[in-house]
Amino acid sequence: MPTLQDVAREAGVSKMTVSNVLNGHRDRVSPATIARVMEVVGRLGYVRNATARSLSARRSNLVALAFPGRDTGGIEPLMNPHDSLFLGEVEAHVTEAGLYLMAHSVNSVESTANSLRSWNVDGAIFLGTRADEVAALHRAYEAPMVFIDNHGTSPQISNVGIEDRLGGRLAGRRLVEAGHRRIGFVGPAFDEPGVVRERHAGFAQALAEAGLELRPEHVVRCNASFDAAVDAARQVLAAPQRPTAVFATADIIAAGLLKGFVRAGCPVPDQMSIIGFDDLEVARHVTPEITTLHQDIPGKARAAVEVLLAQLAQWPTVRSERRVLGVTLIERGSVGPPPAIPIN
Amino acid sequence: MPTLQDVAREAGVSKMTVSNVLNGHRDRVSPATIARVMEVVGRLGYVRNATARSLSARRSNLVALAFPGRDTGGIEPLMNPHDSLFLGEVEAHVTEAGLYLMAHSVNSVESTANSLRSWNVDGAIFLGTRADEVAALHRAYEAPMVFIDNHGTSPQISNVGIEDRLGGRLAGRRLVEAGHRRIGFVGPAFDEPGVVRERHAGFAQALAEAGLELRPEHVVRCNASFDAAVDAARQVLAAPQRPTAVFATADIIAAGLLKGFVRAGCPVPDQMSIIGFDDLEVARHVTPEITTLHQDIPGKARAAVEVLLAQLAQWPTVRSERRVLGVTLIERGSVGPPPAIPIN
DNA sequence: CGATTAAGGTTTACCGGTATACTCGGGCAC
DNA sequence: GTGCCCGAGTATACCGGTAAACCTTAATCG
Repeated sequence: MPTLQDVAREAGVSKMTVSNVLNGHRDRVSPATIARVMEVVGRLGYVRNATARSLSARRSNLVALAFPGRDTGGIEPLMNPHDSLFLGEVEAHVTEAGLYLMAHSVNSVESTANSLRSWNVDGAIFLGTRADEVAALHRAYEAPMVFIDNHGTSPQISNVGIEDRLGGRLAGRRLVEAGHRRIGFVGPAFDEPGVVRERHAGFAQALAEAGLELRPEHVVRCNASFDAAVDAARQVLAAPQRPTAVFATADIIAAGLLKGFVRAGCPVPDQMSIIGFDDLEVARHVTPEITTLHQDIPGKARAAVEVLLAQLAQWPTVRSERRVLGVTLIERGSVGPPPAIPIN
Repeated sequence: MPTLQDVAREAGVSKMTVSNVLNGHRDRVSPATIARVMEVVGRLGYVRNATARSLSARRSNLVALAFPGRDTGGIEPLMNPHDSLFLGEVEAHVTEAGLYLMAHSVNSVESTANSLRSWNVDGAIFLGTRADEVAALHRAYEAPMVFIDNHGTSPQISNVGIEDRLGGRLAGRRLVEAGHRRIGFVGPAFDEPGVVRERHAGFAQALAEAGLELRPEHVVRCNASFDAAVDAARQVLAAPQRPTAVFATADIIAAGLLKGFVRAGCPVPDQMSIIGFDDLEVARHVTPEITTLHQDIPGKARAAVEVLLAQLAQWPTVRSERRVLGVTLIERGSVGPPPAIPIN
């Protein structure tokens, strides 16, 4: 592998001149020299050594994308379409900006911070971080960081997310407008701040605005997994004065519920309406297709990288930014009017 | 950030001694010194600088996972569940081995090789690489490489894949045994060597073994996309002497076909049987659930990392390894007997 | 017309580690 | 007693870059 030195020798200049040419410090080198150096670079197939650059320049051009690891979530990392799509988009934009992407699962704040430090990572994007970890991570390593979909974290911490609360509200309103009076909620726990809490809050608000109450027995807890949702469907159906419609906090849950309901002899949308969230592919795979709240995941990825790049440019002036992307209701086939004769 | 030097000073030893302790060269340091150094390391919160290590030791501890980029495939990178699940698994195993993972889309052999070189990457795993690129990449950068799901590449190139041909054969046989005589094939182009070609070959073989022929008009070309498959269903139904069953080379295609068939008033499995491949989640989302060939993606990821680590350990002795994982037929609900009265 | 400045480079000193060679004070065989 | 080896460290020379200061030469300016 040729080094800077080799190029310099071959071009009859000093290392620094080659370095300047390669770094685009054109004002320090004459056009003729630039041309000569570039010719040699091309001829020798010289490639800059990123690790040496990183060491010397105190800038690594590395960006980390961190996602929940096995130890934290329990589910396989990245298995969900949201995170993987997001990762792919981030990679594209990061590469476009001439940076490199390190993929890193977060199993503990400690180990993650050490990795970032070790590689002298320039910045990081965090997916699915718990509220308490956000602050700890932000404290543990001094570099631009952008968190995704966190709610209720310090305004000094950059965040990119969506209108979760509004989404929940639109979902609730849609079901109310379809004529439903007994409406259930299916989703993971929301005792901590987060997207689920927001979606739930918006949803409950919509019901309240319509003079309806969200009864505790109509709130079914269910992780974002298809199988769990299939099971949860039974619970929904078993509730006293069972709901005629449910809002699921994720499409994968909605899809599982759909299967569960149909399997239990409760057709959708005739006997039961479902509204999902995210607008992932699964929403269109099933029949009927699921009415859901669309969120722009590629847009979120783009925004995240934009915010990160902006912070990188200003660093170390920490000007945090919070971006919130809109959501839109996508009408499909899983919402109908309540059944004429309510069951049980 | 404390450096080696800081630790050395604080512990009253030389840099080298600290380095030796940290690298586990216990035979060169007395136990007492080891203890003292470790204490200081802990107290100062010292973290080794990976870039400096990489530069000096000529070993980066970096592994790249490369996947097709936008420019090559057209589809969003990593959007498919297979690749993202694979990536997540690889990350876990790589981390476990004390290495770091760089995620990299491949848009050109050139640029990819330059990235690998630039970071002095120790090894790489390649997903979805075209046959011609495999050789070029292997040539362009000297380091252990493992390719995933490539067929017909040089035996000197390590590869981890599955029994695609057998899978195709099992699929064909299953449909034959169900009594079908007119069986179609739906999948992407297979003029180049690759998984699709293998699956097709196995499938065609199964039909031949049953004395059946795979008629050209029963072969429908369709990319691995749900929407494309919904469309493809029409083509299948429009074929003269239309098939009573189809083999789709991917579950996502099978799911799309299912929707297309049902939408066209051709119920599955009553009027049409479908068999898929991969056993992704989507196969269980839809109704009826899709009978498919299961492949062990986490296992493939584990194998890939194992092979890579083995090569890393032997390097630069290039002993290539090819691993082929089994496939199993998963019976679900999308295959039935042919309709009593064949249509058209 | 001497002093300043600008253009175009070069020199030097690191960045934070690691490999290699070398030192040094015993213990041991002969 | 002496040559030799061994355990436990240290000194030195890089790895491949970059920042910052410095050095020429020629043009600019008061």
